[in-house]
Amino acid sequence: MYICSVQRILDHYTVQLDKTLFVKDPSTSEVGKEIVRQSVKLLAQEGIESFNFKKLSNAIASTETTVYRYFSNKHQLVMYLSSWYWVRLESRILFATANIRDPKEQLQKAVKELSTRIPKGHESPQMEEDLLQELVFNDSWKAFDTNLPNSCNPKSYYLAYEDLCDRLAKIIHSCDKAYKTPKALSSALIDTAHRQMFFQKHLSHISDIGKTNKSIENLLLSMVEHFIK
Amino acid sequence: MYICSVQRILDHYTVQLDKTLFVKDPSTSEVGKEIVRQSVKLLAQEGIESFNFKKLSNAIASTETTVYRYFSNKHQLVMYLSSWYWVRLESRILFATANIRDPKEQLQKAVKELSTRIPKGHESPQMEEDLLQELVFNDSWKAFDTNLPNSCNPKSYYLAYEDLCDRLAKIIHSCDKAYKTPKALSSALIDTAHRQMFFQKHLSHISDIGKTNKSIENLLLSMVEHFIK
DNA sequence: CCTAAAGTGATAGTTTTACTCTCATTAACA
DNA sequence: TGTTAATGAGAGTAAAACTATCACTTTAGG
Repeated sequence: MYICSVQRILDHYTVQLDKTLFVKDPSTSEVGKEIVRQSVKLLAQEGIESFNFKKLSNAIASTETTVYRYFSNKHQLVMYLSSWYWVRLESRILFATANIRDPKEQLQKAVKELSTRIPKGHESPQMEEDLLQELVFNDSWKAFDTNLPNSCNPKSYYLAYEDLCDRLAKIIHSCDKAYKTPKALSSALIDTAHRQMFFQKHLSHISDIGKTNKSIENLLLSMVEHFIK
Repeated sequence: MYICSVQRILDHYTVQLDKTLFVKDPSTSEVGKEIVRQSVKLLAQEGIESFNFKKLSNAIASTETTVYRYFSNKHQLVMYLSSWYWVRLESRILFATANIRDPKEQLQKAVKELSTRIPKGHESPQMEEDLLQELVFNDSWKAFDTNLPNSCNPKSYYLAYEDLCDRLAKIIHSCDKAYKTPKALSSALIDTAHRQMFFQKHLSHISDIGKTNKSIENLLLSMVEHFIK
């Protein structure tokens, strides 16, 4: 599988995220890594609402105190995890479009990546990525509190997401240099892909998309039809 | 203003929502109406995270007990309010497309409605609708808990949203009978519109959309270009 | 006009979550 | 060997979420 070979290469790197996304970088210790790994599992299982640091500290056979040393609250933890996901997704797109000259083909490849559901049980050394993806579908938007003071809830929370948008936007721009809002269209593509995956799982009756990734891919393609034909 | 004349007509009707969206229908009593009115205000001001029933009961000069008689928790309340919003939006689209034969023109009108920001201070007898819209942008997705048992968090929570999608989907279908997933595209349009409004307000640097509604409208139009040209 | 029923308000109390503080223990390293 | 950093254990606080009880008021029906 294509996704696997990309994965194996990426596994050699540690994803480095903005300092505002944690108190103490979890990638620098064993407990930290265990916190990340287990929180993905728990969050994907029971959702952000019923998840708490008590359950998490049980899962890692440690205490709340320890968890609080890495993340100041569960919102920050979820923002950390989603950022991690956006970085990964960007990498996947980067690989998928590498060495391809035609921007139209690049866009098609990127769209394919966006609509790819990470296969069950797919693990990286850091965490179970399919569960992370699930978590992003369900809860990533819930963690962003617009009414916190800017110091606690900074723009950096969205840095990784923005990078991803930029990457896509560049491709769209090379397809059509006259198009005015490639970044906005990029986030529309990303959000649509993820939201349809959410619908597929939890509210299938709300959408006429089937169970396959292909139909999501087709939806995205119809949104960028103008650029690729 | 167009929106005003539609508004005045709609004001004569009470929006009737599904029974699962409340414990006791707030539209049947004065306190209930006050709960709705003040909760929109508070929620738009401080967001779902710092909002609670204690603050709300203060605002309506009553007690928590009373609030709990109408809504079992703040999630249910937010779902009620957002459903109210989706119903209103659907009505606006319905009016905007009434008596128009050409489906392409209908789609254009609908897209225009989707990208309309309700003007400041715009009030209906029930609540300040501009604040409600703000609340939907910021918090509506946070209230849906995927991990609650189906009995507490039923599909009916999404009924109004689904009706709206259906309405749009019908228009898209009449533009292109061969198009496979009009419902999915509809929700993509709705979500994109609202998300870009959110970005405009809270994370303007993340998008290349300007401050005007026109640019959101153009984004949506580019997403349905195939159908209207 | 009286009474029953329904709706509301005041008060108090429970449970859970989120988060903090302190201190003892261990590991690491110089 | 002594110092420092990281962790673990435990207790404790504050607020939020929710429940229960009872008394008061309004209103609809007879």
